[in-house]
Amino acid sequence: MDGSAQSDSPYSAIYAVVSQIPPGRVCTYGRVAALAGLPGQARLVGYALHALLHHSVVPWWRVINRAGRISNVYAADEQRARLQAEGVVVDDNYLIDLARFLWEGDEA
DNA sequence: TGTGTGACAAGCC
DNA sequence: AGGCTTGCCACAC
Repeated sequence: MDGSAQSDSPYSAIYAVVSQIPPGRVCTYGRVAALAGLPGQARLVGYALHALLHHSVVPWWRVINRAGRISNVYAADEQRARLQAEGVVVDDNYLIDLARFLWEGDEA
């Protein structure tokens, strides 16, 4: 990932990790943060992904919270639709089965 | 320059 | 099982 994914932003590492999430899979903020070199700083991931809404070049919709639920209050409906389009089963309450679609970033 | 908030996580009750 | 509290870092006012 040298010149890909807007390296002009301080969240380039986060963008890279999110971009590595395979289709039909989801990842938690904490997991992405750890893979990006920011263990525990899950909030930064959420903040970075928020900025992506203005650029939309990274599968931000594949990132959900630890409870397996979509915390996005800005585009929860859109995110759910995108995940379902990817083959991810999203509950009517924006809840996702982590036991089946959780991507730990180590397997695959 | 300092305070407050945020698409969260982990711990405790 | 669910709900409350604390800690983390970056950004807006």
